Amino acid sequence: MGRPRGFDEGRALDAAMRVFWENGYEATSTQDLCAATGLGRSSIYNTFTSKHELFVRALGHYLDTMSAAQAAVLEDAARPAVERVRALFASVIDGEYARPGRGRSIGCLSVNTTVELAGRDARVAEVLDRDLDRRLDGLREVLRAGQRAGEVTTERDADGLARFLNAVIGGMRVSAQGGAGRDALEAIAATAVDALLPPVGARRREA
Amino acid sequence: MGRPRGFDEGRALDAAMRVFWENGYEATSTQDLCAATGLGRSSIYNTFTSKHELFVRALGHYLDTMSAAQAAVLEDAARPAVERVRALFASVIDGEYARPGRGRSIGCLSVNTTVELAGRDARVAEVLDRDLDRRLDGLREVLRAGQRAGEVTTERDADGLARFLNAVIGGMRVSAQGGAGRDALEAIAATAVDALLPPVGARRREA
DNA sequence: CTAGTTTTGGAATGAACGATACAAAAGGAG
DNA sequence: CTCCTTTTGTATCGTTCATTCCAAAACTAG
Repeated sequence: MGRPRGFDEGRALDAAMRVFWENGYEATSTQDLCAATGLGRSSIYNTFTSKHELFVRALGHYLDTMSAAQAAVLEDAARPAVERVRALFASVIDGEYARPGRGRSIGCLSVNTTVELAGRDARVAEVLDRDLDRRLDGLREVLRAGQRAGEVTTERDADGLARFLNAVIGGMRVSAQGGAGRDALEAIAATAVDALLPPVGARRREA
Repeated sequence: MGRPRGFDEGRALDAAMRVFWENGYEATSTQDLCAATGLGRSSIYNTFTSKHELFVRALGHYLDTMSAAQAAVLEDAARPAVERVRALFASVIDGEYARPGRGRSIGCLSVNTTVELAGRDARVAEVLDRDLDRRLDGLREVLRAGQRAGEVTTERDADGLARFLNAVIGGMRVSAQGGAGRDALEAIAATAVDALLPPVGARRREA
């Protein structure tokens, strides 16, 4: 009983996520959050306790969404492993430039938060750590499959390759925020994929 | 004439740079700047005009220092090009873990600022853009030299490879802030170098 | 020594911050 | 209808923010 909510909590969370994504944690004021969600201060504090708590939830929402999307691309067992990695890069690039027209890319909330807060906010760092593990797991998995199939070099272990891919994706995100164009990102991705391929002499025929 | 300064401007700038580096622009207060530089508010405003102006100067100081160091490593004409790239990666990794023991790496002020401010501060974006050009120039140069010497693949152009290396370095910086260890960064760097090498036996790759 | 100019410390500025208090409003439960 | 609980709008809290003001201090040129 009691008066029912006049808004959808999920929608509000999504709107808050977007503002934090665009402006960062510190530069986002509670006023900004009110404007973006359409809620009053009371509703925000009544529902999400504090700016910090709301940020942690918005971050979790983002990470769940993005990591699920990454997993969906990587677990497409019908395609060869390297193709799945290429598809992941393509989806990263698309995501980076899908934004409405003008201005630079706003990058990735995960990268942005790692840079802005991971060093001085233990709670946030832990959330990011868990998500990183999840993403690295997915990458290792597909890389191991690729190694078994002979499409991916076995000269480096899957963990190192996974960390490499994760770093390249992060670097692409930063590059996009730094003004790099789509073609630049595509060159970066293509070069990264090169590093995964086995030496020419060691390649075997694909099934 | 008039009363002379009681402090060294360069030292103050360096101290300010360090605080901005550790905490970011927004999270650094003028109080923090006073504490770090040892100056009073009056001296800071009298010398640097505003927090924003001080930040731009501190950023410029950082970029000049770091880009000069990168150029010094890359322009060591006595070593083969790929060796110079390896040395660059080694210096990035060393820089990332040179900090006194405890805590995560604080990353790179250039990356941090690109993420935090490039999207909404045109002045800062322009400073970063100029520095990026300078760094990409240095990378292209060494990569072209490597291509001429046959140490670096000619299957991708030097510009794409330069952007790739720059992105990987940025990604390593973010990874370090995300808690990655030295071994992880070394694997990333080694894998990135793999992508530069020509196909085994200088054979051309087939589609 | 003095006049002139700059730096310096410390207090004060108004604006914006995150967060709270409180009463009116709203709707379900009986 | 009337409780009773929860949400909501508004006003406000104390703090902190970047910045400015001002008078005392410090040094130099004459």
